[in-house]
Amino acid sequence: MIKKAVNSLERLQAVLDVFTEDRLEWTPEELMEELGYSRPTLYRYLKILKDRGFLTSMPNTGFTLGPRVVEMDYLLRKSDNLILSGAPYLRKLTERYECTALLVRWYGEKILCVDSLSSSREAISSYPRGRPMPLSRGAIGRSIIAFLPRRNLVPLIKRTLHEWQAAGVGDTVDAVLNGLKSVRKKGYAVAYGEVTPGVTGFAAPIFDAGQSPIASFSVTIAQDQVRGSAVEEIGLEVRLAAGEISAALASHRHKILSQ
Amino acid sequence: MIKKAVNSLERLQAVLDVFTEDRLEWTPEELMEELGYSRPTLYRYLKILKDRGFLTSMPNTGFTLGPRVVEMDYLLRKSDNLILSGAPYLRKLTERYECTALLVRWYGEKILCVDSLSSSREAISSYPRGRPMPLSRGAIGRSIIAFLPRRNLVPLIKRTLHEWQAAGVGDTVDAVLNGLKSVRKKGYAVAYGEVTPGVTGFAAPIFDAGQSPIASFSVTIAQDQVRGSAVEEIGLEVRLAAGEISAALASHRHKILSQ
DNA sequence: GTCAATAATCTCATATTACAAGAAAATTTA
DNA sequence: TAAATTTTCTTGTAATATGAGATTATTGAC
Repeated sequence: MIKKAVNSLERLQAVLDVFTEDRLEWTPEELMEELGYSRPTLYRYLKILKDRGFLTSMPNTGFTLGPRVVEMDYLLRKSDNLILSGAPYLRKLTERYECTALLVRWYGEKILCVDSLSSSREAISSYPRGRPMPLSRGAIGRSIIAFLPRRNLVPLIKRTLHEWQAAGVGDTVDAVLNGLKSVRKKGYAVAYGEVTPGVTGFAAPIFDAGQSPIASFSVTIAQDQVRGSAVEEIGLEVRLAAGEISAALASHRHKILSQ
Repeated sequence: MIKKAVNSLERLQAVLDVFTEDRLEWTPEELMEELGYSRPTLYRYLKILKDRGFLTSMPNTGFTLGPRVVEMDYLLRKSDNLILSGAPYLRKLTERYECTALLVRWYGEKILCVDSLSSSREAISSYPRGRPMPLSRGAIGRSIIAFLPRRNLVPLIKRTLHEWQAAGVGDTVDAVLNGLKSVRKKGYAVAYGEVTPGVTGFAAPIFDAGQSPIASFSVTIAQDQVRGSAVEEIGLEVRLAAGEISAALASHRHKILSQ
């Protein structure tokens, strides 16, 4: 999963990679141990990352992520075309339903909420903005996976088959692939209480240039708000929104191109 | 202001530095021009940053900041001791007054809001989370500057004197220093409509180990809510909160130490 | 305030590897 | 499918990142 750093540039970046949800604070000693760098080398790296604000440290405290991250996040919010193009649809869907609408990016082999909006009171998601979500549970993961090109999809499922088995999607690669067929056909995915009990999730893929999805547009609604034909209605709305976001991304590219 | 990169590690980081509020999207061609790197070198850097999710690009679009930033911001929110220690005081002050309370970090030569909470309706700040604020205007900048050690303070003011003059704080270094004396004496800074007309700002410094402040705790209130003796009352409350946050940071250090 | 202990940085010779030019491969558009 | 563009791969060479140990700052205790 984590690629080994092969050159000094990647070794520098690798320092940031060890800051995870499980381990948010590291002492230099621990980092030397974990990363296998010599003392001067590690301190050289830490100095660079600290000077640039990626890391902070206080006396006798380990290092933690620094304010540069906050600044970059602000800039990202202003520049990410997915967030910019998706915002009107977050508003639209939350106005129409008592729900939470999300923009979720596919990155590396993770999916990750980059923006959301909510019109329901019970809106505390266990996967807020920035927290990687499980790929194998819920509509969002499936809405993306289902549209991956086969040559990427099959190895991915093979590699993570245990997850799909645990989630009850299927026991073999073929079974999982089969389960994804209907998603592909309908153009959106639905999940009943897979991530949070009592919550139904809808999701549809967002594309950039063409073949492979880069993100998903999703809506989560309390199960008892979704009766009968509402399921299909909401599913189609989510699919429509995802399609229009894809189109908006394409038109942005075109704008750039014609400058 | 922007330090020139002297080695390959810093040159790699320098790529991220060109993504600013003025310029959120860059093509490889533009980056070559701006940074002066050769084509293969630039692409090598871009590949690393893109693979790690720091940058994204879509066909025919320039590069923009990538989802890794969002993920790191999530981790930072969970790990930054300033944010964690300050949160209860954001709640406390916003409950007591109809105001916006902020935690602002001093980093590099910038100040930057890392968390805020608001109990007033008109809460749209022109400096939201992550956007660097001007040092020379408003209570926050002064609350930090006033407590810097002289040997750091004097060169800083000399270098940025034009800003202080423009803000009407003082025309000479000595005049600016004099203006900061009362802040130092009172332990907090007040500003009447300096950043936003009709809004009064209060701010007090937060310290880590001792000498130099690392952040500021601030409250902004509509001017007409602050009558007579309320000014001093709020100022003292802000100072108290900042002091308690400093103490909380120290106790966290102690906790680490005794492990 | 001074001193001991710890933490962070510096020096320097050496091996590593980052670099640029051009070529090749992979994408994307027509 | 072909042409154009964008991105990555070679390669020899020069530049520089590295680690061991020594040195200097910082911090905590008295």
